[in-house]
Amino acid sequence: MGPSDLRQTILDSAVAHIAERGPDGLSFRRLAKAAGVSHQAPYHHFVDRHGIFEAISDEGFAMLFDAMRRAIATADGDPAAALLESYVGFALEHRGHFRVMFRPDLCASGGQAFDTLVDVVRVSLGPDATIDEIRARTTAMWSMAHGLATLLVDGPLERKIGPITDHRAFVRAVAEQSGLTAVVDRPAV
Amino acid sequence: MGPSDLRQTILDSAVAHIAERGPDGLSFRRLAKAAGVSHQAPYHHFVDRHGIFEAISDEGFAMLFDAMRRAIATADGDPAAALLESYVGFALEHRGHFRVMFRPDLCASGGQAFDTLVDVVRVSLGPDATIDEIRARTTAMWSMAHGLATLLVDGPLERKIGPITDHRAFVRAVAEQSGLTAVVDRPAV
DNA sequence: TCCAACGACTGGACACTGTCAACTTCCACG
DNA sequence: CGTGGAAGTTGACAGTGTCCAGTCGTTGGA
Repeated sequence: MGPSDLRQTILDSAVAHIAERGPDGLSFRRLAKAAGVSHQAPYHHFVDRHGIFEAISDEGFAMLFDAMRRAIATADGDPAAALLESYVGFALEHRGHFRVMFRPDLCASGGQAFDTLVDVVRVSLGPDATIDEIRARTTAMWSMAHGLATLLVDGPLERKIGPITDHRAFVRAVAEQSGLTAVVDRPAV
Repeated sequence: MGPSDLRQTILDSAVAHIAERGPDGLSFRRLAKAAGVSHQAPYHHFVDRHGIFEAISDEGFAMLFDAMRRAIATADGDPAAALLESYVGFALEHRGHFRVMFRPDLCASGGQAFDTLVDVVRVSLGPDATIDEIRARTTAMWSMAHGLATLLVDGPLERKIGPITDHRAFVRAVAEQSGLTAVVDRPAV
């Protein structure tokens, strides 16, 4: 067993619960009981009930950054599209983490992931872009990715437009409807 | 006093709490105490602790639909841009409602608001658009609006790109960077 | 070798929460 | 009248987060 086996056990158990039933019914005591330890044991690994959310968030942002980096590295065509796909893909594969990462009470950073996005935007807009343009386009891309991910993970989108069979193809179709991907191939007006 | 004064009092109080501190610390008993009634009184107006979220959600979707309808009616230029602005504006003005409306355990409809969006998309794409195109563009617009609203309401965006002074102008700048607004003015390729 | 410190964990206690149940009040309507 | 139901009351219960005082086993000096 590792040096802090219980910590990871409880963390995984919490993520699984959140992925299935959301963060609301999550009970510290029940996690402890499921792990076969006393109700106070988790407090030696997380300061708070709040603390477990921070831990999940940190783990999540590390995984997201990894997914984004891999997507760019293996992207054959447009890096912006690859970034969008990886963001939505991560959210769908790791709902438990994604649901926690952007909680307003957490103010987690995810700095590396954000910097990656800014870099891609900066390259795609070229050297003449103003700071405001970069800011606006970065926000547009993040918003699109985050909104699509949220609406898919939380369910309202499929409740409206019906079930989606091929998620990757769907994300690509949605991206195509916006002007956010493959900017470099387009003639400047 | 109205016929169900306590109901609205508790509802407003709950919305205010959620807008400030999020839905997590919301306590039925504390709401009752704040309203000056016994801890069981709210149960005569909401079946559950859950029920209050449904009530807030319904109220919120009615307000959102109203805001969208008004925005389209008074839009001088592009209805898609007006829709986006009204969506984000609603989220910022009514964080308490917005934070609740899309909870995965709620499956609230918001059917009228969605239909309004689809109508605007259908008109903007013209009569030759396929169903998949309409589906994709509707999703793109909803995602952009929802993502931007969520990132603004929950805070991570301003933590990254710095404080935003003029929200309306910012939303317009972001919309411009996406290809989602003012489609009708563009020449077909 | 001993012993002190320490991290992981246990169990008890407390205030607080959601919710079930039985009771009172009061007003509308036959 | 009276009777039924809606609104509100108090009491009780299990479950929860968290503070506090312990109990182990290990480990690092002396």
